[in-house]
Amino acid sequence: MPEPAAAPRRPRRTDPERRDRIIDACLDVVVAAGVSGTSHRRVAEAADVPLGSMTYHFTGMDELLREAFTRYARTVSDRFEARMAAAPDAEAAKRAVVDLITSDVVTTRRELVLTHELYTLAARDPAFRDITNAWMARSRRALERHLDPPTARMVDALIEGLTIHRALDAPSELAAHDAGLVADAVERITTRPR
Amino acid sequence: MPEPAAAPRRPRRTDPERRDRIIDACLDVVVAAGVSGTSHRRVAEAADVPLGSMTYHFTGMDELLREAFTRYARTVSDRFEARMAAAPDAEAAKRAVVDLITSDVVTTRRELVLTHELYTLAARDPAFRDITNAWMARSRRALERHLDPPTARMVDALIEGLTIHRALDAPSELAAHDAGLVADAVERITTRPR
Amino acid sequence: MPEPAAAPRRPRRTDPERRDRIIDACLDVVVAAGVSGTSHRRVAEAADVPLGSMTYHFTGMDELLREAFTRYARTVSDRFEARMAAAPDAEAAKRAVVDLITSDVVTTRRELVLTHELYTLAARDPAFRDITNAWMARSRRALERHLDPPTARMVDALIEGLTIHRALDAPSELAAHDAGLVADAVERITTRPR
Amino acid sequence: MPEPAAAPRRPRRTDPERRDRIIDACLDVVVAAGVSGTSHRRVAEAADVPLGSMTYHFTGMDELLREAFTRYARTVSDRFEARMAAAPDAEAAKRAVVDLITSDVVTTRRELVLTHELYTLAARDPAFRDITNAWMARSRRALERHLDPPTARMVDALIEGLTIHRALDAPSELAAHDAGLVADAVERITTRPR
DNA sequence: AATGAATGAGACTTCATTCAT
DNA sequence: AATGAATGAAGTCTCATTCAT
Repeated sequence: MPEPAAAPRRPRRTDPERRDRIIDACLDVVVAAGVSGTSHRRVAEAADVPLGSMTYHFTGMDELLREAFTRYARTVSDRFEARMAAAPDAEAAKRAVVDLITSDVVTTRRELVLTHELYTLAARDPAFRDITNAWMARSRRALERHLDPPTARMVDALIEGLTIHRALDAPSELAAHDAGLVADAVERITTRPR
Repeated sequence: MPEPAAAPRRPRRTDPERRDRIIDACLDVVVAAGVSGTSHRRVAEAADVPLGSMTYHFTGMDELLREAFTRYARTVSDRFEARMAAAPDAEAAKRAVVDLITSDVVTTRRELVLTHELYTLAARDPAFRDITNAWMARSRRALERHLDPPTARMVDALIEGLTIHRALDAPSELAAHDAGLVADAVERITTRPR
Repeated sequence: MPEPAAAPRRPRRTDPERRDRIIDACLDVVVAAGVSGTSHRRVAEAADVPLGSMTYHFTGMDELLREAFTRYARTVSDRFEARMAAAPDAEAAKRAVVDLITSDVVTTRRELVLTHELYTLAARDPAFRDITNAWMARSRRALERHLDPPTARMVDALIEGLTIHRALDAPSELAAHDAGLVADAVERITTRPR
Repeated sequence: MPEPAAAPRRPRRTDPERRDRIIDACLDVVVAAGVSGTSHRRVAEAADVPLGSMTYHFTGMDELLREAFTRYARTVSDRFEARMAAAPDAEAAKRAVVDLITSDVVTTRRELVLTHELYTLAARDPAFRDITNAWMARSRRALERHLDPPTARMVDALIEGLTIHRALDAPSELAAHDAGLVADAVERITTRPR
């Protein structure tokens, strides 16, 4: 007489993409619950991986978060770089910047949350500041395809500020949400006063 | 018959400032350990208050954090408003803005950490977004003493972006850290192109 | 319709002897499983106390073990002191010593195990060495009721050695297990050679 | 087509002394962390051996510990035997015993810890008691080169007791630490009263 | 009104062991 | 013959919250 439907015993030995899967799951959990609510347990569950796998693949939450945010920063950075590379000249680049801010690509809840979680970690921990450093450096380099270095820096900062205020300020008739205002701001910051 | 030399029993009954003390202690703990590391226990210890007091005075961590960040935002906002009020004209206001960004007042580790912790909460939770909304509205109103509304918005965003990049970008020879660059950026953003 | 036999909800609030109970249970667990096998879980179960109680009452396993062995050492020490106090003169004291070693009081599995676990901890950790120091000091003082100090020390050491060999050496016809041999040894160690 | 500059892959195949190395590493770990803190992982690391080797070479921790302590007991036993064999007569043997106790050879932290860890295991587990049995038997046999069997037993026990008290008692002016006291004790225990 | 005691849930980690290679 | 990958069990500890006082 066979045992009554023995538990389906997950086989799943040697799963080479497991590490990757965990990192992705980690970002999902951070979006859903915040770094503060991100635990080995929750990530393991999201990645459909046994709890013990967590500390087998990563030294601890810190390493996991570091890898996760490194991947996130690279993804966003890649997209920005591609966008700038696609612009034929400075005017096109400026239009792309305006578009980036006003289209809701950057303002996805996901991006919003992940970016700020990363900044919060970076504000406290130099290891995460390395990530933001690299990210910002790439942004500037991308802008420098079309703009002189000081202007590139200014534009980069303006993007940052407008994006944040677009997300964390209340909407109003004359808002950072207004495409016209964003375009004007970009125009001004890229114009050297006589 | 007297009690046998009873230990001097902490009196501290009826301590009207206890709630306040807890709120301040909460901010200290957030700076030291992050929202993620902020627990009733730690705050109670920092405020030198019994653990039971926590849930007596506050519904839970959420309420406590909300009050703490409300207080924090108001403090920073007050300072900014005073600064703007003190400026006699637009030129002075612009100089004050530059000074604010380049002097390290806003870039204290404490302010840096608290601001980003707040933004992170706001990115996820509308209750905290109310706090950032109010903060940003006050900033704009303060700037509107000297600048037209759209320009005020732009300047406000620029301050945000420059401050963040000043803190989270790597320092370099041509940096957001450079006072000249900051002054130029403010000059540009406040200048309407012909 | 009443809920079906709701779980019997242990009430047991405010249990003043709980700490004591835990300490006793800890000794039981050490006897059964060794310090190495002594965990919060097992002690909690043995004391019929929720797991969370463990770290509420004790900083950690170390504090618990320290208190447990302090209690154990005191218990054994009390018994020895009483024994010595009961002896009217040196001859009686010597007989009592022989009796102590050869009767199996000290050689209970429980005492054997606890004593060596304590010695092992003391060999590594000064905090536990304080416990053995105090224990041995009391033993000597008790022996000094009837013997001069150097002799007291010698007897104390002899008791130690005979007890251990009685327990950890193989039994044989001419053993430390032999009451005659023990008596002779005590006689010799207390006799100053001409 | 050659592999692209493959990293120099540790060779270390067929390593005949690996078992030995593990056993030695095990003793080191026990000294450093106690039996309680000795894990496959830690021993593997100390021996610079892959974790999988542990359970390949040994059934489990128990077997490993048994082999490790067997080796340890033999080492100490060898030394004692050599010492006794070197003594030309009973008087020399007695001097050697005194020297052994008072010189700090036996009281090394390493020996102290290992001996007590072994005794603790032996107090609970017959398999380890076999090791202490053999050890003590060899000690007695070595002493019987110069002393009659009962005296040999007594001296053996005295060595044990004095060594322990030397290590675990607090030092004082009239201590087991005193060479004179040790010499007197040995003299007494080897002297048959009239 | 206020708090010390208590607790169940869940955090991170370490572990011995299994197994595919 | 040997080992890296994997995992479930169990370890210690922290936590928010409840409750009797």
